[in-house]
Amino acid sequence: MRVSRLLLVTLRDDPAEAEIISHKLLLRAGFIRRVGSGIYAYLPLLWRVLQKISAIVREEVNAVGGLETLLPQLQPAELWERSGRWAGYTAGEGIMFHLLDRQERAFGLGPTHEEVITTIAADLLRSYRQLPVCLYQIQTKFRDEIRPRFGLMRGREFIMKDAYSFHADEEDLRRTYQDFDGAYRRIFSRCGLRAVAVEADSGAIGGSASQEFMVTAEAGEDLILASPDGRYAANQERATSRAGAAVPLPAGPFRVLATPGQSTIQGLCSAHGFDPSQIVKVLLLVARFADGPDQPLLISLRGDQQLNDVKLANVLTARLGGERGTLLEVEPINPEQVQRQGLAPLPFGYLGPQLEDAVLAGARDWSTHFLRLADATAAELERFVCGANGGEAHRVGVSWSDLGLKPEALDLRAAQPGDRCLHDVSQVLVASRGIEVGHIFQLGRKYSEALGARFTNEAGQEEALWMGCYGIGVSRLAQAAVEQHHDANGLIWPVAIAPFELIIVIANGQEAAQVALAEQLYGDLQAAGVDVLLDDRSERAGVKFKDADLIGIPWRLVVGRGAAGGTVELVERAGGAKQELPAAELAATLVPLLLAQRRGLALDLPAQGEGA
RNA sequence: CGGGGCGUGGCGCAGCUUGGUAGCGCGGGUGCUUUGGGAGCACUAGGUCGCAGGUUCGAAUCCUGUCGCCCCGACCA
Repeated sequence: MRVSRLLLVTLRDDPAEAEIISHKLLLRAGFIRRVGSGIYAYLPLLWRVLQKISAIVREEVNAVGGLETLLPQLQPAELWERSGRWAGYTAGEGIMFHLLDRQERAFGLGPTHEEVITTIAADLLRSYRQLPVCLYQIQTKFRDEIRPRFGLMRGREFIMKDAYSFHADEEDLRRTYQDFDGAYRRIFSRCGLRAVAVEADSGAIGGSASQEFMVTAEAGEDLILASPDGRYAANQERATSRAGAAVPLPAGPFRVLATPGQSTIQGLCSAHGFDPSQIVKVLLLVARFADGPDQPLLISLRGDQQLNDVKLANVLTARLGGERGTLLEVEPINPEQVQRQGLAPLPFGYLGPQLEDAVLAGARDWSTHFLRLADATAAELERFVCGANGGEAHRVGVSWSDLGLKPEALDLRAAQPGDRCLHDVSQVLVASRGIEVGHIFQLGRKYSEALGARFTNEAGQEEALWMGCYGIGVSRLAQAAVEQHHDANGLIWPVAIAPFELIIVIANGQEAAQVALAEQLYGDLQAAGVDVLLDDRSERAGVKFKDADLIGIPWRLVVGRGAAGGTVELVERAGGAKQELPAAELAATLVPLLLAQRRGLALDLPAQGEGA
């Protein structure tokens, strides 16, 4: 390709719309253009990158038995009603774009494809003899994100590879899940990305085990907690840890302590010398479900701990999802809401776990009983300080039995960096940030049961299929690569996913010898299978160098002053190392380097096999 | 949705407080010079100041409404 024909439009200034470096660079270097919030055009340079990533993904997914398909994006609401996800995905803060057709039939624009694929599987799969089967597609997904962000990182329309596997039993599912784990590690390393696998929450997709693949980068939206020994890594929303020991409350009789104006843990501690770990704090929240009344929650946590709302949502779904359907939302209760329910004001700031259900009597649309949950750190306290539920006072030295409560110990707390690990107390969790580029799930039979995807097993009996699903954010991965590979001058694409591997810069387009040699090398390198770009524009050399750096082509060949004598200059974008060499030796020098670089990073895990 | 900010030639911005009919840099076009790290000079084209109302002799500027975008929080590949 010739740059003169590439519609290369680069920007000198950072566009005002971009915040993080990868987004700025993709815009400046002419890879993307914004069309609307969270909606981007993939320009020719980026499209080449996306195709290279897709090709790597295809090879690796095919290698573990995937069959490529293309599924519809326009999906009948009925499918989603059958899986029970229509409400959760469209109502409240649902993320599915949905619409009515001329007959008033409802449709969703596919944010994911479990429903469609499971329906197809139900139709096609009848016998264990057909199993296992794994289908995948590389497809545009639509999600009405609450807040689109950072260019391709969180778009409302984006490209995803999603694969779905079907099995006769759970062990077979586990095998494929493991295969995908390996395939994903190979994919990211072949793309030249440093990625880590972490334990994850399975969120709205559901299912049991799930693992995320994070590209490590400061701009990442996820917090990863990992042990330095490499044996444990998890997304913070899922991470478990050992909380520090509580400071025992000094012995003394039970008393009620006047604490006017001390409605925060901090205020209480600094006024009376308590340690936060001696206090049981109470959070009042309300959970909204698809069916039934809103459920007030009374959550007890040790004063020094933070609530992990993902863990809470999982507990709520497990407890109440059966009867009340999808959990739509959990939000803190504030005084205005209490008033709107027609209830007397609650003693916010002085709440204790013994707050009686009577305070909810007569609520307009709330259930009149609290769902009471306690984190283990709170439940395990022998004696503690808690709110007296009125009178601007706290109780000091109470026990759960004093309060007439027997809290069940749940894990509701957020693990924090610095916490000790469960698997080894000598290990301390360390935080880093990551961009989630892949997520693999063992779905189990959630969708197959809901959608009636059954097969006949070896014993001649019908049973639901076991399923797994496996996603990679292809367009997000492209931007994550930029986040990980750039410098002050622009992008630095890993060779394996670079839009072009090498750019030939004609230093002076008016020197016939330079043009002739460049044209000859351009032809030679194309013939040698190199993805080569020729900058034949009538620009000054400086402009071409700046653009070559900005768009991040990994190798640059300068045909300049030495052209008459048959020498050229080869420059590696990363690091900037230069070498002068005779043009005749170029292919022999470059091609072996490219062959090695096309394989991406070396894999850390030898067990996962070879990267190319 | 809550909080913060911004909409002015293609891009980045100034002008707005204190109303008087729009300016700078980059980019585009033409010509000459230059030619290994975003060249110089000259000429030139290009703007319903997001949109709609209002106040005023007069509105980019003041008021009201509205739309869009960006950032912080809930969502996820």
